[in-house]
Amino acid sequence: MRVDALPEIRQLSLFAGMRDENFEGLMKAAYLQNFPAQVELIDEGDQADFLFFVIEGCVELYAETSGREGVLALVRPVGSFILAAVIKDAVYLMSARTTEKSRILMIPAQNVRDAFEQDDGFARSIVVELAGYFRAVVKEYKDLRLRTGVERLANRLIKYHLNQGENGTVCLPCDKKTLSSILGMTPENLSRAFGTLKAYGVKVEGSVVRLNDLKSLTTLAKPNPLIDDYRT
Amino acid sequence: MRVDALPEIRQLSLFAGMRDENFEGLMKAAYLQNFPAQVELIDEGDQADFLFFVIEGCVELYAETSGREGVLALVRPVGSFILAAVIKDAVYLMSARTTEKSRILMIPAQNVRDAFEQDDGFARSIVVELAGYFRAVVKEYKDLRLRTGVERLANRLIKYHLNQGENGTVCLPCDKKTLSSILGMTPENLSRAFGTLKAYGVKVEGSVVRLNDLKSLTTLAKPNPLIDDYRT
DNA sequence: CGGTCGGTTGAAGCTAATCAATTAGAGTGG
DNA sequence: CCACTCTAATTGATTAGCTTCAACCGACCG
Repeated sequence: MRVDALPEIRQLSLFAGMRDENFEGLMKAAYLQNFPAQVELIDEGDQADFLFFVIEGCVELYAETSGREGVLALVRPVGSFILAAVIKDAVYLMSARTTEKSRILMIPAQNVRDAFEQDDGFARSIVVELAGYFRAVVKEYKDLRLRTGVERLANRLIKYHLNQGENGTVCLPCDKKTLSSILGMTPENLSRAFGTLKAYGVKVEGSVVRLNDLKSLTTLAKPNPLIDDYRT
Repeated sequence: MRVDALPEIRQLSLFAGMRDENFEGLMKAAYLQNFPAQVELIDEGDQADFLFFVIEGCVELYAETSGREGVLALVRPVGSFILAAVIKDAVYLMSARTTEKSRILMIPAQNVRDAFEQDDGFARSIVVELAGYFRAVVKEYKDLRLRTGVERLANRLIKYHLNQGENGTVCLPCDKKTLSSILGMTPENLSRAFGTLKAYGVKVEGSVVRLNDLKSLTTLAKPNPLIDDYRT
């Protein structure tokens, strides 16, 4: 691939500390591909062959065991995934599929590891990146462990509301089936949870949600920066 | 502290790539302290002031929100905790308390960050360490999300059995109250889960558990290396 | 028009938490 | 050594939370 094909990649914090020549080397080895929706990009258990970036579209990370499946995260532009497996030269712990037509950048894992060995700035950027990932999963874990389904939904709505400009409405980032899985519940349960939140001023209109009584919703949700704030 | 006071620390993979003079600098700044049981070492939400190591004893990492509490992990010698918060110069996401009389090594966070900036080998060791932590939490998350309480217990017993030499018995690493919280259930529920596992050859004798029918227990548990194997 | 799919609703059942009571064990002091 | 106490652990009854199965609705599409 050409080095300057994707200037937004070079801007990522992951590559902030990397020397130009090493970045160029990575990009030359990389593949940029378009995928339709619902394509399996990786299968948990497979050896980590590539580091992935979502340039356009959306990718869903999920896992399954003995018949049960759960979505762990959605990755949107410009986000990476599977960095830890690539660094450890291990198998993927999560599967990934596109949820919509997507443009994906793939860097061969060995090139990433070589760059990690050779480029001190890159190594430091990876530290910060992984520390952030780690803390994000810890928060997800706490969310799932310490809250009921209704509370998780309420807090998620408040979080989206903050990220979307606090104008009283929220646009859901995906269909409700996917949202339910992200929140660790069934679609039926999400539907009922929205029903419960009616009493707290939550009005669902398709993929738009109105928050007409943020105060009472917040009282119910008890948002906690150590779980909900992406910055901490 | 004297540099050679704790040779086992220098052996840790976290310091494997570190230059001697930098390690000495860290150790000189470090504190080694003895604590009785049930001492709060850190409080979630506080700024990360130290990187911690358990030299002797045991530390419990836990979190709470709106009245509910859950143990996330036990740390035993020689293990570190709170590395991600130290590196990101952020607040702790988990609280920590000693569960028994313990000897704890504390390195001031700023010294760790300075060493991270100055020592390339240390930076790379941190990458590997954090990647391992990240994958460990992802596995915990999957365990909690995709399995019932009985399944989590069954798989945990099988894991302990493997780690303890596969001789048909398992020694529980902590009291049952703590174990229940690690497994994400109440003590009552753990007790009932053990009751359920009787039918699969599991016999509880205090803190020792006999696995008399590993085959049927395994059939029930359906262990998955992508959740249960600490190596992958 | 029938078909599929996302979403909702209802009923039933399961898993787990809660509350309450009891038992078992470890340690203490007489 | 025995009663006493404190806590861990268990057991039973009840309730809450969530899943499952089934039916249904409405939108979109061939």
